[in-house]
Amino acid sequence: MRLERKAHEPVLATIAKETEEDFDSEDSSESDDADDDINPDLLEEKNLVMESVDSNVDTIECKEKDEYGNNSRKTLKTEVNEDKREKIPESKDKTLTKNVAPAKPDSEPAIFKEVKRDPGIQAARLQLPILAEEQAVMEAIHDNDVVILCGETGSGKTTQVPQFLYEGGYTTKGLIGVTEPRRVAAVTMSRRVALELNMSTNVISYQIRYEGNVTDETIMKFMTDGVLLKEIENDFFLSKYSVIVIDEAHERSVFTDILMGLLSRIVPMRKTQGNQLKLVIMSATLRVEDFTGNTRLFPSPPPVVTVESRQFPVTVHFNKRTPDDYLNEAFRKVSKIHRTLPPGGILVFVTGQAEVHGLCRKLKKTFPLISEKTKSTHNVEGKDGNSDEEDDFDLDNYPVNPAVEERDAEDEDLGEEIGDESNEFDLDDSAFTSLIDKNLPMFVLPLYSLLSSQQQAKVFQPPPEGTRLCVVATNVAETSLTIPNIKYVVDTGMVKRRYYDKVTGVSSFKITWTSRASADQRAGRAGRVEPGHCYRLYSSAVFTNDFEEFSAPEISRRPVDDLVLQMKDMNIDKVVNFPFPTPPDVTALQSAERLLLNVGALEEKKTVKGNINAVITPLGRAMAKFPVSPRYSKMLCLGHQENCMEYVIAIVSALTVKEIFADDSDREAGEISKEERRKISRLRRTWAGQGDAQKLGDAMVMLRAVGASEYAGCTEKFCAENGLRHKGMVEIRKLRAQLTNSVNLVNADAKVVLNPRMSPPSPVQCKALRQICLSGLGDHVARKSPAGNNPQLKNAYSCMSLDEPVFIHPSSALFNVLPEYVIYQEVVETSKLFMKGVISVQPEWIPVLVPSLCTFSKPLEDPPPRYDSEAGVVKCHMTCTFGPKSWQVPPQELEYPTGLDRFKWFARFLLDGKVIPVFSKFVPFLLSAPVTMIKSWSKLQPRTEVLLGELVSGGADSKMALKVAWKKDPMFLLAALKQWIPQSKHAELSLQWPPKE
DNA sequence: GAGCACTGC
Repeated sequence: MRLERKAHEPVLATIAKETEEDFDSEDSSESDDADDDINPDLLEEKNLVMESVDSNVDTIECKEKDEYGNNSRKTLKTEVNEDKREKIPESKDKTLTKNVAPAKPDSEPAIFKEVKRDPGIQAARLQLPILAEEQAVMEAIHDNDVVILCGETGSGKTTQVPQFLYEGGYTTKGLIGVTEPRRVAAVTMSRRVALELNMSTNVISYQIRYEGNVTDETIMKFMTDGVLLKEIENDFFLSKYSVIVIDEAHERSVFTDILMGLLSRIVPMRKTQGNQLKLVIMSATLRVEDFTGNTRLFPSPPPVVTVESRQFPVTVHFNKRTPDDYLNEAFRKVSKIHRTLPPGGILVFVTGQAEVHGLCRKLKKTFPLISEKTKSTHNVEGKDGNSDEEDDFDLDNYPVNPAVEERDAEDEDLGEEIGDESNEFDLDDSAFTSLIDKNLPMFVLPLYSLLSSQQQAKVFQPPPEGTRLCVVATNVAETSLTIPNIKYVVDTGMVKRRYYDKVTGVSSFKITWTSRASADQRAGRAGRVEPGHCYRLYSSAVFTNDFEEFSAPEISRRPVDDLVLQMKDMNIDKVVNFPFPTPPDVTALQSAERLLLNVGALEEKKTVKGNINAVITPLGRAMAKFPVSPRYSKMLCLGHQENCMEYVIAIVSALTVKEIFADDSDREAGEISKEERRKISRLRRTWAGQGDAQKLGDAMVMLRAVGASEYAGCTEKFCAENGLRHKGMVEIRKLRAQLTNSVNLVNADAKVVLNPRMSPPSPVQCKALRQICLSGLGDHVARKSPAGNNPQLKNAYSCMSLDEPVFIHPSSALFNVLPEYVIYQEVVETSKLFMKGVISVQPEWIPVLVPSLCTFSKPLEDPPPRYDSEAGVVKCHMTCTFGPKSWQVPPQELEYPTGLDRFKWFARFLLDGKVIPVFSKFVPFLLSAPVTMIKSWSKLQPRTEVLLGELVSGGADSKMALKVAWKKDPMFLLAALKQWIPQSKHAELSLQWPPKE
């Protein structure tokens, strides 16, 4: 274990300061002594962090222990709050600890939970480097509110630290909570720890989005980071927990980042409450400056404890020259490894599905799994689960061996690679033998996230006898999936990332160099079972000069509207001041606020100081309850119209789960997929239907896809036959269930049920659904541009926030329909700017459903304003322009704009007897014409002024507001109205006051 | 007339 001076020192000082009053001077100085004793040594060791444990460290640990031991005894006498210190085993020898503890009669007995572990498990645990550091880790946690624990993969920290905390008695004070960035990790870790502790999963449990096994007995809970974030929304202080462990903090998922920001505030608050919450941040890399060096996050930097990893050494080989074609280079490198190096799996990192399949195909052709001889005598199809790939080799025109073609190119590369040492693994050409390729079978497997579960599962099986496993993977293999028995990693150094334009919101995908940290992570995948080798297909100069050190955290690369809404719902008004580990871009925050204002989740209010602040509205509060993008939660909030809720839920689920169509993901790219693609394309058109259904466009396709697959029981077979991605449909199914639940929770009257036999929406419902979608996607409207003579602009649309023309994506159901006005889910830039997820809308809906983006004229005189007795409001016609480009949209009758004139018109209709029916009998006796109210000379008459003044003071400019005013004061308006009728009628009016209807 | 890495509520 190492404690870094910079990080550690101020913390001890802070503790001493905070408890100053309770300490006598001697105690304080001892605290300082401990500090001084530790740090000089540590300073020298700063550069040795990755080296193995040496004797120096043991000395340090002994000193620490003594000092902390002294401190703890003295603290006990003076501190009122119970100190957990005495519960921590003070020695690595557990037996000793247990015997020693009762010898302190004045202290609470040490809590040390004994665990009866399986001897096999215990033996395996003892191999883990972190086990040697148990005491150091626990002391650091004990002595500090927040501790950062650094350990590379293989240190065992995820499974062991929760067990240390259990043994140290933390479960007697509350739950131990552990967050993971992925669902599988939460589930498997909880099972593993339950097994190691020899305890039931009722006690060591997990909770992920759609499922969990938490019970009343649960003492330790593994969960995804988003689950804990949701819990904070309901219980800000996390009062159930005694300690929170954030695992994989270096991955910097948005939820992890926000959790850290929140916990940095919750931890000190809990301390003040006298109910201490501990925070342990676990990170695989030493990239912790964002946490330690961020004084807004942690005013006094938490100590960093580093543990060794048990990774096997991986020798890294750089290319001398960086090739232009990294795919071709990857093919050559894999070929060389396969031909010349000892057995062991190969893992290749490329950037996308197409690359995965392309490389897989080339490798399979070069190193066929079945030798020609075997093939001619046996029908081996299906023998090893690799059958579908063999189709390629049955073709008569068996391809020329690419490896042979490229020998010349290989020769140029002789000896170009530089290795750390000169040995066989350097792959120079002397090792390049003339073995015949078909005698070197290679078991080639693709791996990427969208691949079906069965296909993915193949990489975990041992390859067929006598073959070498070669997995061609995207970034999934970097963190999410760990492939066993990989000895060689081939790293192209490339990664495909999604980019969002912070201003326009347009997304695009770019292939770039990955980061040094990520390249190291890839290399590490070769050293999990034995020493391995990583072949980087780029030069060390490129690695050093062109790679960024770390990839930017997710929060700085994506829109943050959902996060801003969640935070506003937690009453964090000034999101800019939130202690983010890395703050999101200011423009991203502004865009988020603008969007939330547009959908009505926020409204601008003046603060006491006169600043304008965007505060959450009741609608925003309701929206925040839904675990989907704010655009979609707005749709859910309007979904009750025309009984559309079940459809809205299905559409929102499908919009949230991307890529519901399988495309050619399960097949090799090539001729077959073209046929397949046409079929899917036809199917989409069929699903889109005609008329009102077709106008619902891609939302209709989604609705049909969800409806049909649900009807068929969401089976794999149905999905495969209809070009649907099964994993995606299963996710939609779960999300529908969750959203149905949420809708019923937010609105008890909703009473939506999850209907497996959802019938298609009626024409009226289709129209309502388009309107509901418009209300959420009001800032994603596009209208057809006149093409003129420019063929480039054929079928082009103009969208409100972009200068360039956009086009309906060819995969859309509306691609050939080309409606005048559409809304879209997103714009993606590829060869053009394409709108995806397209729905047709009517321009006259815009002023009604997206008023926040409209600029209205003054109310028109013709047609004149009228009173809508059904709605109880004054309505008028206004011309309207929409969006920053001021598109003219048809004039609409809308509620009269708020302001004095609205009161005048309301008064006028009131006097007309239109608002209160009982008043109509007095209309013939009115002393002035009601129209006086809206005349410019109305001020000449005192009764107009009195009535207007009364209405304004009561805020009564609608029927609803009038009723509210009468609740407060039943005599409201009576005197003012009396002035409009003769004295003789006053008594009669009084008798009817306040009016019933 | 096209081609999207990855993940959490």
